[in-house]
Amino acid sequence: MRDTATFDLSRSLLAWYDRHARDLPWRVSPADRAAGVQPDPYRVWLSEVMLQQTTVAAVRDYFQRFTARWPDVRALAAAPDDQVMAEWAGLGYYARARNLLKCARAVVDQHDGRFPDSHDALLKLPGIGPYTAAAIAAIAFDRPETVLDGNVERVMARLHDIHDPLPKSKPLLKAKAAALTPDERPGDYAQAVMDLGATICTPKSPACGICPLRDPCQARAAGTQTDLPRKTPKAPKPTRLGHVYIAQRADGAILLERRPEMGLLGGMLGFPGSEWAEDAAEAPPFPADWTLLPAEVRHTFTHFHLILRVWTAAVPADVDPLGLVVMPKHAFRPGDLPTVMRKAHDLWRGSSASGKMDRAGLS
DNA sequence: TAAACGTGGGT
DNA sequence: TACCCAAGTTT
Repeated sequence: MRDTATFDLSRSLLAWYDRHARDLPWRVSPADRAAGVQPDPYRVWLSEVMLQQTTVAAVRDYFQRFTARWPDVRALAAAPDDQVMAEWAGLGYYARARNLLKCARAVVDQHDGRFPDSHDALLKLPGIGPYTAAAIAAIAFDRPETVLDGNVERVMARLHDIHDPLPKSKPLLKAKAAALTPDERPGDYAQAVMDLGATICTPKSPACGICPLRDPCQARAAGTQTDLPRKTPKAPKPTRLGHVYIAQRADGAILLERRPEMGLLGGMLGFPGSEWAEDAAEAPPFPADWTLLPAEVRHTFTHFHLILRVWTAAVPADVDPLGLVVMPKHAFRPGDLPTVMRKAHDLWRGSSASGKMDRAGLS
């Protein structure tokens, strides 16, 4: 049962959101929503998947390119896999792109091209977990679902001065968040809590002085806000070594490899090479006059550091090794590669920003 | 349950 | 530099 204080708190947050909601490409403003504008579930879904563990700044351009190229779920469902993977290149967590296509096709094939409007039905779709199901149900369909992302966890931990570490405290934080979720304007409310966490109740130096929840905030009263939420420490990252092999044919074509669906960079194009291990052996994909570049690529993934040694070779125009993709010179765009592979390419070509240059159409 | 899964920006 | 963090999901 929502008491008066709870009601006031939700209302304060909504009032703050009405004044300070950020203007985001996928968002229907509170004013437009009040005027009856309904969000497009396709755009809500696409933005939420892109925003999983990814910043708004990184997502903006990708969202614009995706929606320009594939304006609705049917268009996306009909897109070739390699084009979608190439468009996702650089955004990371590539399982999201693979699941994005599976989900689009499931919506077309099983739901007549319309996203389901319930949390439970959304949860059954590929790439949609508890958070995203709640976010789509709330934001796109104005259902009173409770979103629990990193922002909401932080806001709730501080509001209630909860010191139990994540992820163990997640159920408690979810219960606290659910107790505040209003029946009115749940879509705006969900975005309001997340906006508060993203812009006011930030991890390092929260702007408590201008926070709409500063009075009821228990962590602020206790002075513990910057210590919360507590998290269980992470394991240190090991360093691994790898070799990649960049071959260019006399006709200009580059020899690439489509990585297997499962695992790191799954489904993405890359240069062929060795395993990435503590002491990986050289593994040229075919015999050639391989030359080792004098510098190395350093890259950090979620759970390990990588040092990549880059070998190059010029080969005859008729070389076409089994299992490799012959990418014609004019069709090859470094920006279609995952970032670690783009770094290897840039090291070879002596460039430093080919991905962004290509994507922005500046090169 | 815990590990795998990317990348870029902030501090 | 090194670590933290970001609108998490899958296995």
